[in-house]
Amino acid sequence: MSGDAPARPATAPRPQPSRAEKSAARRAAILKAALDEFCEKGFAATRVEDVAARARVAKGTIYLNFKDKQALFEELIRSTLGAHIARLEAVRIENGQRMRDTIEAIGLPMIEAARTGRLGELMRLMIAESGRFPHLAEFYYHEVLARAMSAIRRLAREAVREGELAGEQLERFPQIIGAPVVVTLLWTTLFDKFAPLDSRGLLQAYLDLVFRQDAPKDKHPKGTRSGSRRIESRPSTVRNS
Amino acid sequence: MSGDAPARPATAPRPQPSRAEKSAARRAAILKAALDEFCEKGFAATRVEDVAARARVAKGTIYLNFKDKQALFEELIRSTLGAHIARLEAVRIENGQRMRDTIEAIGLPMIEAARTGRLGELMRLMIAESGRFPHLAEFYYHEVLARAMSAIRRLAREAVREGELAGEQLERFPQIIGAPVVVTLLWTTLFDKFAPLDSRGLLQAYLDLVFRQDAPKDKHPKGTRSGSRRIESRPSTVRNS
DNA sequence: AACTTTTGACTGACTGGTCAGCCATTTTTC
DNA sequence: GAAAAATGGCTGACCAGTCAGTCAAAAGTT
Repeated sequence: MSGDAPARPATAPRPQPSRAEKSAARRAAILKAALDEFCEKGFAATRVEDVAARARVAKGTIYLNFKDKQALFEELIRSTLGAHIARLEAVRIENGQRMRDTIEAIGLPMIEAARTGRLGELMRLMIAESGRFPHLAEFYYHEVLARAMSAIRRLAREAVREGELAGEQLERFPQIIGAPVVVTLLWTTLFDKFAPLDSRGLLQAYLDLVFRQDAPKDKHPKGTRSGSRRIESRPSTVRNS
Repeated sequence: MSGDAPARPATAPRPQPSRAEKSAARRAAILKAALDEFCEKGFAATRVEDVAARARVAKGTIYLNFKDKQALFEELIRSTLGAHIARLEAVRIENGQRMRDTIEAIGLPMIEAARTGRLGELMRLMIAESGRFPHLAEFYYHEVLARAMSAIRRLAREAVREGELAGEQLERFPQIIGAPVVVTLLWTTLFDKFAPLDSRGLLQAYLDLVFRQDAPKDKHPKGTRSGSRRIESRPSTVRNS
């Protein structure tokens, strides 16, 4: 990381990829190929040879980068999840923003990622294989779920204080917030072919239901500075299909 | 099935199981063993020999009853789901009962079945393998989900009319009702070991949230005969843990 | 700079083991 | 004792992981 390659022409972007560069690129290619293959066939039914072929690499090369098939799989999950965790943590939870909007800002991209990317299938993979890799489930719980749960708890507590929420249900069971996203992700990957689902419609409907603006009960109407944008009253009515 | 065994002593309950009886018993034993094995290891990693051993049967016997491993698997899913469908359809949907109670009557046993039985794992199996057996997903959709969805739709329409529900969200997206159960089932099988979840508490909290008895709006107070038991006001408040 | 030596990433044929499905033989049933 | 059912050893395919050999890039030499 000191001075790059010794004498790079600087005009041509990548004239001679150094050995290290090529190696890193290969490793990435292998992980990408592994993601595709494992998603398609699951752990047991995936052949290391096929991963190699898809990565345009010889089988042996995989064993230079990963101890064995299982290590490849776990590394794959870890790195892919890592990317998603990073994305999630980049979502700024603005103080004073309505909880509903925050949830939407997190949920909609995930729903989208299930259609365009591999998020849904990754989730399916986790569910499918966590029986055989229990510490992956534990890793997932600690790195993702536990954090998400406590973040939701915090949001819910705030929302109750601000009058956006009525009961303490979400604080006690933050899982409830994740439920529609999980179900949508699963539906998309499993049944969408023959029973398409309007995912974002579902999420909207769900949030309309949970964040019903009932008697706003306006506990402390002291011009809460945090409630600056309490306006933005989206219609929130449901047009029937 | 005509006249039982020719001369049964009538005192001993099962002195000579007929050939057909024994055969059926074996088939059942194989399916039971297959359920256990497939749930534990998934389709690809399960060995037919192990299923045979667990069923106290020789490997060849399995091939007398099922064309091959895949047929065994599909038959297993079909028959096990069949049992669950039967259980579900036995739930009488009483006219005039509150939707909340109906949902509870269906959801609680399912949650229980995830802990005591193999419902959660069966679901995991479906999710895991439906990639490789797409027509199983389709079967599941048509035999279970489509029916459930339309039943929920019907309930929701009724509930809106009776004033139990405010919006039409559940009618448009019946999946929303299934979401907490699905998530609970998954959580139970994946994370319960190191992050136990109060499943029924979650379901209660969820229903409290969705069926909030807001302004009862009492559209037609014409002494609705269907609302006979509109009393039964459970506290529905949440004691904080 | 040209030429030589060293390094280690990469390859793919090979091995040892596993397992689905078959079928010749044995056991059970009637 | 004939027919049906059950058995379990066998086979051929398949595949994870290995390793001796190759070669391009890096380091060293003149």
